[in-house]
Amino acid sequence: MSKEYTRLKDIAKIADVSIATVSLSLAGDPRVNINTKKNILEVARSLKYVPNEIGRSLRAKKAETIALVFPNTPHNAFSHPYFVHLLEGITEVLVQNSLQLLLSTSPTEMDETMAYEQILRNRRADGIILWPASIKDRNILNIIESAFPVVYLGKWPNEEVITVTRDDLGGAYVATKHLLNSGRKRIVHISGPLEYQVSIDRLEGYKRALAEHNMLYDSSLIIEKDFTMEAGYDAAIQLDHHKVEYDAIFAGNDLMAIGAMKSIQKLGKSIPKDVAVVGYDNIEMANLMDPTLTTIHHSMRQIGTVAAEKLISMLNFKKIVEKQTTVPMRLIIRDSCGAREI
Amino acid sequence: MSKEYTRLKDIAKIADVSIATVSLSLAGDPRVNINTKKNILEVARSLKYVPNEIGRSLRAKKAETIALVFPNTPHNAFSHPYFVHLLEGITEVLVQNSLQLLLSTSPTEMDETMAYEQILRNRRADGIILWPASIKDRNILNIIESAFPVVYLGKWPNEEVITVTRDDLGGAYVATKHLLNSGRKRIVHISGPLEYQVSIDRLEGYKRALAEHNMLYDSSLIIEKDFTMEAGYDAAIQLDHHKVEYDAIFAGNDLMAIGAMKSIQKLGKSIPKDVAVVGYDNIEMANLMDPTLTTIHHSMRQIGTVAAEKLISMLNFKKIVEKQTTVPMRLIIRDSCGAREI
DNA sequence: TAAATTTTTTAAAACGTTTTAATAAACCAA
DNA sequence: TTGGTTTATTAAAACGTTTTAAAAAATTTA
Repeated sequence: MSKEYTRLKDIAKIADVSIATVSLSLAGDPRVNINTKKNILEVARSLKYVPNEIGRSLRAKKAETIALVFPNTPHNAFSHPYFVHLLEGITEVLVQNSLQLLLSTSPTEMDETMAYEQILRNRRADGIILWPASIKDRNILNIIESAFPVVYLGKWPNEEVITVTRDDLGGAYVATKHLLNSGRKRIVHISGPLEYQVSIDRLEGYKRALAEHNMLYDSSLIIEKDFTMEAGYDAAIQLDHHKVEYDAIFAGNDLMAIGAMKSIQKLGKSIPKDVAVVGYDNIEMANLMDPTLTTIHHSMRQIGTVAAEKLISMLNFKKIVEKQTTVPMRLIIRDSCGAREI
Repeated sequence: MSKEYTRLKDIAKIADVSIATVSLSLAGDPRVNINTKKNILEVARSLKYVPNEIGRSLRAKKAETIALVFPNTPHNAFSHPYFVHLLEGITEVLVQNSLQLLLSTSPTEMDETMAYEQILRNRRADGIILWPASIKDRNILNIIESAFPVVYLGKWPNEEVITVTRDDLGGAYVATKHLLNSGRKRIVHISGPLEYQVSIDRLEGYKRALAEHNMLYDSSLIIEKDFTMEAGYDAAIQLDHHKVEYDAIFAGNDLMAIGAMKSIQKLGKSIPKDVAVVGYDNIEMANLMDPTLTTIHHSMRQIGTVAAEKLISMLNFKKIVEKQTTVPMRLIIRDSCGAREI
């Protein structure tokens, strides 16, 4: 297990030359004589030399590594359905730039702010992409707004902070507008918990679309639920119970949309004829429902690539043209909204 | 951006003491005088000292980091539905042991073997967990069977190699046996491509269960498909076409099972009455089908924890009691197999 | 008080690089 | 030959730690 690795020193000895010459040769420095260089490269190859990155990092004061940091809370990054796509996006860019990715969860017992700071200051990573615990947590403030290279995934009020985020408001707007454009008049919105920014934004998008169509906002059409399928199921039952008249549902996420579809169908109504449904997130299941679910798609992968690119720019002291980016969403029209029949 | 961090040196200067004393104090060494120590810790705290891990690593010849390595092929780890659970398992153990996780994809242009070796030898990680490209790829051999600390996720013929793997054979055996025990006589197996070890193992498990029940293996009941839902759909149509008599299906994965269920239902047969169905993988959708799908569940999370634990043992030069571990699977009985009605 | 012992502190080396400034070697012109 | 250039090589410092062995200071013993 305790293997010895070949160092510059070993090459130097065999090639009968100084360490400096070896280092310069390997770096392709034009100063060293062509023959010496050739010989050194030969020796290096024969000894299977691989540079020790730790030594390099120490000297260069750079780790050539960035970290994706997220809190170790019960509902952390791992439970997000598209976490892996985010990872994929980040990785793609990092590979292109020969950077490594450190995946850092903060140990629970430590307060988050500290954890973030530690990672950055212990110099294992040159910058971090921060996946926030929840929007409520604003303790991270001092680190976020410090001079550390940080890209924050989400919205942040201070305009100086570099962020990448979904366009929740825009997505909800487009979804609602689509329903209105297909002639729906009374659109129910099943919202997620309104303590989350995501829910607030989606509700706001819904409102804007209504306003643009000169429709009154009717609070009896808003049901606040908790993002689960069961909740969606209950929501539709509840509507039936209260004899609410409606011809469409825009749900705060696909799971709730699917739940609602199930109970609507059970109640004997037809989708999309009686009720058009639009979800949000474009989870895999959306395309496997009957009817297939119209929904809003966000590319987490793109959030990942954009975030990584921004961070790399920061590390290279490049000017960041767009400090706060919201990646575009896309309306995916399937059968549940009835628009295909037109 | 170019922030200065406080070093031992800075603390030493302020506390008017040598670097060595600071280092010893911070390490809690009993040699240093209690008052000196107290003062030093105070200064360290006031300067918000965080040790530079790169410096530490260099000195200690350890990175306190392990890497999860996978090839940058089109069908890599990211596309595996349970990759994130694996990650979660690994992370859990690493956090407990204060180790960091490096996520390393090999740049495509480089041959994989080289990539693995690089990661290990550049000393960024002390050991690696290897997620193989495909079972066919045996080029990794020299690295796997070297003295490097490597845990391989999958089966490996050489018994000296440390591996963690699913019990595909056992899972298929249990699934098939379950169908047999509920009285099914002619069980179709929709297999994945038989070039993959996973498919071979699952088919083998199926055969064993049959053999144990003294049933003849009938190759007309085996359909080789490609793991997609469409393939499952086609498989059932094909069976109908060829007028194959059968009363159950054991599919090589849930997607194919779901596809088959859809076409079976379309053909007017009832599940589980006419045909019992068992899938494999326990994807989320399995529990959302109508009827819900009986399937085999493997805990990727557990594979992750076990792999991480093994690797940590290796790093600590501990004896590994069980070199090759297959984590247990679990039959999840739902409605599609009809066993609940008994 | 001197010597012996114990406690406390520190200088210096080591880990593997890169880079700067100095030196050495080779070449050229007079 | 001498001096001046150019080209090639290298010693040494630096990055931030930890650890060992030695030195210094404090305490005890004789």
